[in-house]
Amino acid sequence: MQLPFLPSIGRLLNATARSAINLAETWLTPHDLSLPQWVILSALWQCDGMNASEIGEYGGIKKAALSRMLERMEERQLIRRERGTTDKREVTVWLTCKSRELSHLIDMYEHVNNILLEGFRPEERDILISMLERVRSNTLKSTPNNGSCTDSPTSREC
Amino acid sequence: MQLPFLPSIGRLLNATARSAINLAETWLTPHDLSLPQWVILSALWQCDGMNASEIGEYGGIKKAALSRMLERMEERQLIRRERGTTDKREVTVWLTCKSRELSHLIDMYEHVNNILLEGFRPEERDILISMLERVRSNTLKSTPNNGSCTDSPTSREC
DNA sequence: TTCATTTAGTTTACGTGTAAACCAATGTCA
DNA sequence: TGACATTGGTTTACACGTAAACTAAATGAA
Repeated sequence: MQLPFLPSIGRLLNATARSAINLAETWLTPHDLSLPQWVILSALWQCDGMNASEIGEYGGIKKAALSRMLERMEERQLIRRERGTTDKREVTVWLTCKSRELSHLIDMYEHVNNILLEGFRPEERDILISMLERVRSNTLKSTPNNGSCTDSPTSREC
Repeated sequence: MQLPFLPSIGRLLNATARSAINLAETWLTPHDLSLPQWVILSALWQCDGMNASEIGEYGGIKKAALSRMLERMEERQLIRRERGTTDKREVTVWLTCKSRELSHLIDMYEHVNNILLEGFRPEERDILISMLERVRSNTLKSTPNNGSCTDSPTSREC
């Protein structure tokens, strides 16, 4: 006899999310990219030269983690960092030849979406999305400060 | 102008899962427990003396990660490890006084579930669960080997 | 019985998440 | 102008997640 799982929707949510991550990474590992790295690049592919804060806000990445990832990505020639000109505290981040050549990978999420939602009718898809949003907003009511990116953005032209 | 998010259900799934984790940890951090540690203890609270493989299977934790976590939990007197008697490769894991006193925390997931699903009617709850299961099974079709714990268990009385 | 194979856990190497301390540049206000 | 707070990033310390190499014990087949 095996221990039955506690009937937790949190567990299901996590297992599903992790599977989705794994799926995305099957697309990326052939190109030596992790999913978090893809997130950063997907920002730059849309708007090269963002600064670290903007990237972090876009990707829901905290500054400590982001700083480290940018360092590693710079070592691998995936990005280039540069001090901001007007505000010398800022760091602007630029694509390299290498990462520009990977820009077709920006479509990855569409393929993944299609697989995740295989067999869902359009209405079902919308229901799932709205339910996930309801769940998420339920959690935010209870834990005030994990709203990665729900605030209004710092302005920037792109 | 802020970069619009790519309309990815994977991203939504992850954000929601992470919020749920944060919510669970607000319950646990006052007791100096992380969620993965709670998962391990929740297994032992139901069945003390499981061995590492069984715990890993129950919690969807890979052996490398589990081994390290058990080590840390042993240092903190949350569990005790013992070599198996019949099979000396196995490690059986036991609660301590300290962790036995925390056993009321096994209800944590119910409180979290209730918050996550606040405002959901019972039918809606079932729909959400079945949709998440469909998404998860979609991913498993594409990435064969991330089925943490879908296999039939190794037998054990409990 | 012996030797190759499998199995249970450990260890190592690496990437990422968190929080907290820190630094340097910028803003603020008397 | 000159102290002080704020802000953008970095660093450190820690907890997990993965994969791969490794050890010791058990298994199984010649």
